[in-house]
Amino acid sequence: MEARLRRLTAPPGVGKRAAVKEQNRRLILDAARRVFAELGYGAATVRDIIRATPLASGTFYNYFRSKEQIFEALRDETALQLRPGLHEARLKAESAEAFLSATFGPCFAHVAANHAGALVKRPQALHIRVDTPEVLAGFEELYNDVVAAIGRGLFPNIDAEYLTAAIVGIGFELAEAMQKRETPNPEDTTRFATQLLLAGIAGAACSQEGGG
Amino acid sequence: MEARLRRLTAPPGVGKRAAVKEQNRRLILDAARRVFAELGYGAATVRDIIRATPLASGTFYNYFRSKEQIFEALRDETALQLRPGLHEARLKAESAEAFLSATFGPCFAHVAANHAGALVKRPQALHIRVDTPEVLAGFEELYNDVVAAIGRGLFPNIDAEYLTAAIVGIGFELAEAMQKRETPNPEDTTRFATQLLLAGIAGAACSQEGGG
Amino acid sequence: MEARLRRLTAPPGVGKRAAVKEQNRRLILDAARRVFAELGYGAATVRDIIRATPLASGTFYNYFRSKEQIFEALRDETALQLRPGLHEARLKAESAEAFLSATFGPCFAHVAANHAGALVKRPQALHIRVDTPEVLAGFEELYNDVVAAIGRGLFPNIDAEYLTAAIVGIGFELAEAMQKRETPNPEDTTRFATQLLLAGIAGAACSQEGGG
Amino acid sequence: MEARLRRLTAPPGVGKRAAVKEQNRRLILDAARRVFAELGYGAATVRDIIRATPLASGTFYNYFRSKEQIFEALRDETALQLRPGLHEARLKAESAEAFLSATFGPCFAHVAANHAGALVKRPQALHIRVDTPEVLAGFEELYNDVVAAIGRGLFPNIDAEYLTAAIVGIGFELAEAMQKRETPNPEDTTRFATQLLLAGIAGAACSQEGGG
DNA sequence: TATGAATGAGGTTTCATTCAT
DNA sequence: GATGAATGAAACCTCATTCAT
Repeated sequence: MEARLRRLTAPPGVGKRAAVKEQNRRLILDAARRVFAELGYGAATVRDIIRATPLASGTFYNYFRSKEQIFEALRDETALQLRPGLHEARLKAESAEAFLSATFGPCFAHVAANHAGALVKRPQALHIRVDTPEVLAGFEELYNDVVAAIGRGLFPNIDAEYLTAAIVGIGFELAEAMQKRETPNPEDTTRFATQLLLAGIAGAACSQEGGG
Repeated sequence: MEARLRRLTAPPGVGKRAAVKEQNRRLILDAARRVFAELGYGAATVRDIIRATPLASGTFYNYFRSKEQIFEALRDETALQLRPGLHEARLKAESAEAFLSATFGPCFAHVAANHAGALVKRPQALHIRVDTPEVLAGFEELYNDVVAAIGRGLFPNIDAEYLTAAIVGIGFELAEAMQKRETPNPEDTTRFATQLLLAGIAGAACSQEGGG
Repeated sequence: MEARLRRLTAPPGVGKRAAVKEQNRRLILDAARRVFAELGYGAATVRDIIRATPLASGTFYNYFRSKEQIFEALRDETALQLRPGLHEARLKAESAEAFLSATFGPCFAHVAANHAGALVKRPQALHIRVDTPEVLAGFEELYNDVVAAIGRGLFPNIDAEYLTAAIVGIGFELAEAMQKRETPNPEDTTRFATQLLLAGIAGAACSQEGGG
Repeated sequence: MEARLRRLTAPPGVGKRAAVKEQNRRLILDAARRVFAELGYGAATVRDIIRATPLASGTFYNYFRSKEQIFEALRDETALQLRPGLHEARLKAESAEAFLSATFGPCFAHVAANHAGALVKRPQALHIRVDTPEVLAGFEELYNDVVAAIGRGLFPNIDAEYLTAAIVGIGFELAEAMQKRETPNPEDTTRFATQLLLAGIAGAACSQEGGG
């Protein structure tokens, strides 16, 4: 009786029901992250995602409207985790080096933490590249921050679109290269990427010598 | 009599039949290239490819066994076009700059020539990234050439895997950024990428000022 | 509370869902039996089977993996219905006549009951013969029982393989002939087959005179 | 010049052209017989048949209109080989035994001669039974001959349809059983079938003892 | 007439999504 | 809300047949 009353009066988001709901949402999101990472968005199926949870197929649709929507939810979630920090750190950056390492550092750390052991298993080729939600998050924001940094004199008057593209490309590809190593080291990878963009090959080489 | 015999035993690759066959193979390959570029490998279907040709559905299977196989055919074809030249030019390179621009130049030129107007049209996100066959071709070879270049003293003692990843990442992402521009300019893009890797942000900025 | 738990954890095979499932399985199996009987195994398609039910195409694959597998399911099902009885009756048989009529009787009765109105409709020829699951079931067992019957002195020292073949051949062909009649009469057919094998043409003729 | 004249004036069915045509027809028919025997009518494809010849796919249709039609052609061809002899011998038969052995003998001999080594290779089951053209040939005629034989007093007043069915069933099944033996012996098989139908099990047993 | 590529209907199967329980 | 079977559109692929050479 008390239980029924509580159920009827408790605010949403509180109580056992809500806890189970949140837990299921988590189960599905985590499964989706793993599946997308392994198969890529195109090849992944909703069935693959459900099979990676203890839930039933229909349950998926109580939480997400479609494969596309869960992909967006993952992206948004990652964005929520990473973007505020990234943006803030880049705003505060007082040097190009700070800007870059504030960008690469959290991203590589996140990849290392969330994709441990997610060995890419795709039929067609070793290096097929599919954007994970992680990378998509904050792509636009990065561009705006780059523009702002140029305005603040952090960067010289460089092509912002191209620099953004270069940062994204290096970030994505180094993340993958890092993951292939036995003991992925986000700090080293961050240092490499930062120095490479900062001072070119010579600088990166120096950094490696100093850092390793 | 000789004529009749020749008609009956004409070697493959000669005659109108062979020409039509070669043309159809081209139609399908080109359609596949467009479709993969637009939808990504995972989302693309064989039907999409056929529908992008004037041919009938069954005809696809006279030429290729599956989506995977046509993907490999595309990759091999691109490899045949690009790789020998890339490899040779990198071997001949007497400076890091030469090495890099010999790598980026032909790739950007090829993308610009073959993907004109291939507007990315993907449902889930703007920037979903799928390796096109172009990028896959010669990825390994690039790594080997980088190692050799380090041996020859062209590059300092840098992490070859990471440098390769950076080159690939920048190449891929800049190619996409270039394609989004109204008048893609492979030369400018090559200069940007080369200078960026060569001398870091400062160098790239200078190059841009000089080039633009 | 108990009721709710039961609903959530109801054992399979109980409840409306399970009943519908069983009913659909029946629908598909019965349709398959009709289709195989009409078209033969080779010409029958999974689509033919689905079209002979009110169900949707995909539903077939919730129950059976392929045409081959549903064929085996049918065969097994028939085997379960017929074989135990056939085997037991043949074991108990104290005369060749009892052995034979215990073999033909249930088979003809089963065919008459299950294939009523299954008009053979095959494109290539009237009499194309395809083993229905019914006939396959217990073919081996019949051979073993024949060997045992010879051992028990029920039959003279006859070629068991050939006798088995003759029993099967007569059974199969008479079943078809019986079905073509307006009012299939399994008892008469059983008597005919039994007498024919027992005493040859003369005996069969007598039996017919007595029976008709 | 002479050749051209001959070609223009030679009656059809004479000359090199006609010879090649006849040879191709033979190639296709023989291939079809093998393929139907191995895969059954339903599973066999025209492609299977062509692949079993050195000819091209289109050529098939210069000789036969369809899979169905070549099946009929095979049946008719067999009929032409077997039926006249069968019919005549049955007409001349002055005893039931003569009638039966004139029926079984040529059939078993034909099967043994034409299906040597055609090991049945069908996916679904060992004993799937598909009418080969051989068996279809003369099915109707047999019935008529049985009716006539009853009229002539060769057989007692037996159910002609059922007796025909029994003869066909035994013939078909024994042919298959015979083929499974290491050294198929049409004579022995004929004797078995004849005696079985003539005098029942006891008679067949005696015959075997005497014959083996 | 022989060839063999093109055709497209139709087969098998998967899968996102719905819906009765 | 959870379940999991049903749905049917649409994917992949085969194959009998046609037709230009």
